[in-house]
Amino acid sequence: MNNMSLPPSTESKPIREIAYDTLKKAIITGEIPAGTRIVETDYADRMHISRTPLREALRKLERDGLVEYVLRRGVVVRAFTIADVNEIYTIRNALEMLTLPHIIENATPADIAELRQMLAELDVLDAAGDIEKLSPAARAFHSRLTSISGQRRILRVIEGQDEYIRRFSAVAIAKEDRRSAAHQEHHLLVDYVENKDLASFTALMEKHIERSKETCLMALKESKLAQNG
Amino acid sequence: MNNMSLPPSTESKPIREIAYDTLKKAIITGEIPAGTRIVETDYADRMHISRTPLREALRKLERDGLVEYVLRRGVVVRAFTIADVNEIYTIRNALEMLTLPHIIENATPADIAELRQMLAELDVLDAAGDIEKLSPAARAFHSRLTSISGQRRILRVIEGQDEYIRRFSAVAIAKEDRRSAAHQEHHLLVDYVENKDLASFTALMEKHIERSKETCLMALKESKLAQNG
DNA sequence: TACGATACACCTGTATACAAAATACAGAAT
DNA sequence: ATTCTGTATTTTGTATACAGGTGTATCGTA
Repeated sequence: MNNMSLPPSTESKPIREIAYDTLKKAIITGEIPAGTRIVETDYADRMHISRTPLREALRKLERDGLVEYVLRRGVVVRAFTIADVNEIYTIRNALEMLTLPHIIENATPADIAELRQMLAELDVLDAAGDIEKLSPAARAFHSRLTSISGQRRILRVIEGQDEYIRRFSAVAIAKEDRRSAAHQEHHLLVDYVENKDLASFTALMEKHIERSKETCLMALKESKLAQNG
Repeated sequence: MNNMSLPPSTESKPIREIAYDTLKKAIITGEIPAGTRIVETDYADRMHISRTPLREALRKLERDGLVEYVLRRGVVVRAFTIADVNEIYTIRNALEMLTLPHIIENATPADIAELRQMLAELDVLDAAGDIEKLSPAARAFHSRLTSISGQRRILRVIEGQDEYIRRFSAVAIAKEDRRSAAHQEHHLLVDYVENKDLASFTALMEKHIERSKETCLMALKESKLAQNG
């Protein structure tokens, strides 16, 4: 964490956005552990930026709930429990279920084609065991699927909650023995959408989310064990 | 909107927080209409603060989805549709339902007593027809009720979504013919919690939310009419 | 009159400067 | 030894300065 250099200046994004993304990633991956106090001058120096954009990034993180602000003491990275994971998945499941009928209803052949295209890419990554790329690709697939529902706010809430557990689900995907089996289910999900089989779609999605939760919880517990030594 | 002075310096909050609260309220009430471009120097001058805390407030509003950021053009107040209201209430209903069993399960006599205390205050406001205070008080009651569930993230999502429609629900409460009847239902809700009657509690809550949605939609449509002339 | 180039004003993005609060620490008094 | 206190240092909170980009008005030319 000593040298936290920013990605090469994209020049299209404001520095505050890059700082936001960088810090968010570092917090989510655990690179900056919970409880760490983020001293502004310190991190601004590390990133070779001034305090102004850094502070703006911190305000967004604060709004995300990733850091906590204490009056006149700055921000501290927030911790996070098993109950959090349970609640996040409760939210996720409830909202995801709401979108399913809309997905079935709205899905066009073009949507199906695009999903199958994404699945093909997932197939390759899965076969190659490319964990690095697999995790975000799987997330993109789910995101695309849900977006078909047209329920943008719901999608936003789901993704917002998802961010908190990303680091655990990433680990989970990497470890999961049944990863390829789970991946087969992705194909099935698209089939159900294409056939407008809501009942099967719903049942499978619920199972899918439930398993995701279990692996996530396992990853969290392991990380706790690792912390406590 | 010419003179947007800040509330007398509470001195405990940073200026950015006060600016955030002030702007949020102004947007939610419609005082700053959708589509308005917020020019930083302009608003900083009006509020008699510098751009730095104002910008930090804007970053939070951006994260809330109340304003939209355009590269090199600053932020614009976001508009908002009937579909938004529908989706917000869909989210709200789904999540609220999740909390109900937990509320029944967790509610202590102290919780019940506190709710009844809040109801007593609502009674007074309702009888006096004090719309100004009634709206936030009713919100506080619902918030307190939901918080008993201990599902803090869910509560946070619900309240987050709720903010978007606050201005309409405030109008709705003011107009609602059946306001006192609706208020009677608040008493009933607490009764059901006390008696641990989940079925009745659930049924009434769902009806309650549904009606809230209808009045909110009506308020939105009226405001659209007002806009279009 | 229509079109295009140039100049200018405005505004955002970022850095830096300054003020005030909190903390750490050293030394004195008990 | 301990506690209190005054001071130095660190760090946040806010203001201001400056650079660069965008849009617009103006003017010249066809």
